[in-house]
Amino acid sequence: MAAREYGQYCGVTRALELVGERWALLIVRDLLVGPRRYGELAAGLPRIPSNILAARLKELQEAGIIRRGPRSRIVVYELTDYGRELEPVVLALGTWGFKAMGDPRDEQIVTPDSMTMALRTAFRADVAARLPATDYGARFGGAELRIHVAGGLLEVTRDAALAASVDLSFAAGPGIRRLISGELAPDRAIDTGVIEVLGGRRELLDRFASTFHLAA
Amino acid sequence: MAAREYGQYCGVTRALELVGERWALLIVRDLLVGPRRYGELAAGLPRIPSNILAARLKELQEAGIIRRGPRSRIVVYELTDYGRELEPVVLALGTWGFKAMGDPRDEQIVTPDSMTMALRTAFRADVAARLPATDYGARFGGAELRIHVAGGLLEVTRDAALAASVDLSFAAGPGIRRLISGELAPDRAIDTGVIEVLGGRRELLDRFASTFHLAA
DNA sequence: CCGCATCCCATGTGATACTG
DNA sequence: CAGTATCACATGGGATGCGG
Repeated sequence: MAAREYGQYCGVTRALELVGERWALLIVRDLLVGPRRYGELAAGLPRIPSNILAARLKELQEAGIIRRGPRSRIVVYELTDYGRELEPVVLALGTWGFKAMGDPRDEQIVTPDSMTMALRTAFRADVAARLPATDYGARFGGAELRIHVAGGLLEVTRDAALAASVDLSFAAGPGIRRLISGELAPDRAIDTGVIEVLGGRRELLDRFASTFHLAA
Repeated sequence: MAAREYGQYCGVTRALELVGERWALLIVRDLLVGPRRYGELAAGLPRIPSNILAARLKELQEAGIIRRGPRSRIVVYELTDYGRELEPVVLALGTWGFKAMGDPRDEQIVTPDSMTMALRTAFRADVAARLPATDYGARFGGAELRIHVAGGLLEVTRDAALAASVDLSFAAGPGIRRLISGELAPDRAIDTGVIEVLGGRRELLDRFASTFHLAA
């Protein structure tokens, strides 16, 4: 344990000692979306061995980053206030990593929680504040999300968004990354089949693209 | 190699695949200060095994994060543009880790590069912009730095700052963290010996404390 | 010397199986 | 469902070697 320290008195090293282990920040990423049960975390991180998940949860608890939720009966893990302060770290990593993502490979999956955090990363509150409130229903790979944007605030939920109940409903293929990066115009995304509009007003994809943007 | 991937199509996982290995972000941290030779990196990371340093340098090169510097004759490693974009990640980690630093233990060292990045993390450009240009000479553990603040810009160099050539010269003990966090007032820091003024106008420590601040 | 490469061993990780 | 247990293996750590 003490052998895993870096031997420096420095904020960066301290941070890496606490959340630098493999998988740790991905657990934090998913918990930033909301409290999760052990099995939900395992489902969101399909490649994590169960012993590693258990070990990380114990370490993160001891570090004061997560806690076992208050609702007894069922065990729920949630971030502490200190853990929630890791959000800027996760967003910065997401912003940087976005540029190196390339196109998805077959074995790569998209989980609802990772997609939710990606949307938070790309969200431009200043732009959204100047636009009318909008509800999107979006399907990315296996993740189906309802995206509620209103008054510069973003809310993403896992409700299956019925096409009828939102302003725009669409399914996105692998090319969505280029829509977010601005390399692909919304019209062309629809024309080329990168985005399949399932319902609602298709011209709202423009609004979506200006609300969610990340440099490539 | 491919086994070290997370199997998700997500910016955070991609980032962690590239810089999530042990020591990688600490190499980046030091290179954010400036180009460094192999031996300089090793000196700034005393606990890193040489084989690991060599391996990381190779991986970071292949990922397009660092390159071997242009000056032939001597080998110098430096960040690429993409590598330099990791600065927000390092600063966010430093900000978060600062709160968990506690007091330094005997085996923990302070290196010039880690201290330089810590100063960048704590630097408040907006505050500095409203203050007169100031030069500080500071010694922290083994790191002796010259800190030049002017017009909202910060420049830290490793020149041994002769007491005479700066506005304030001081040596800081372990308690400096509490000065930066605001827990300890500048006057009291001097009175209690946490800060030893070596030369210049001691009242400038006030200015230093308002220029460099991080929440605890 | 500096910039690594090699060796060896302790530890962490990953896949699978198993239990309360 | 929420974890442990086990074991093979990969990686990290420390010392040492070595060529340019």
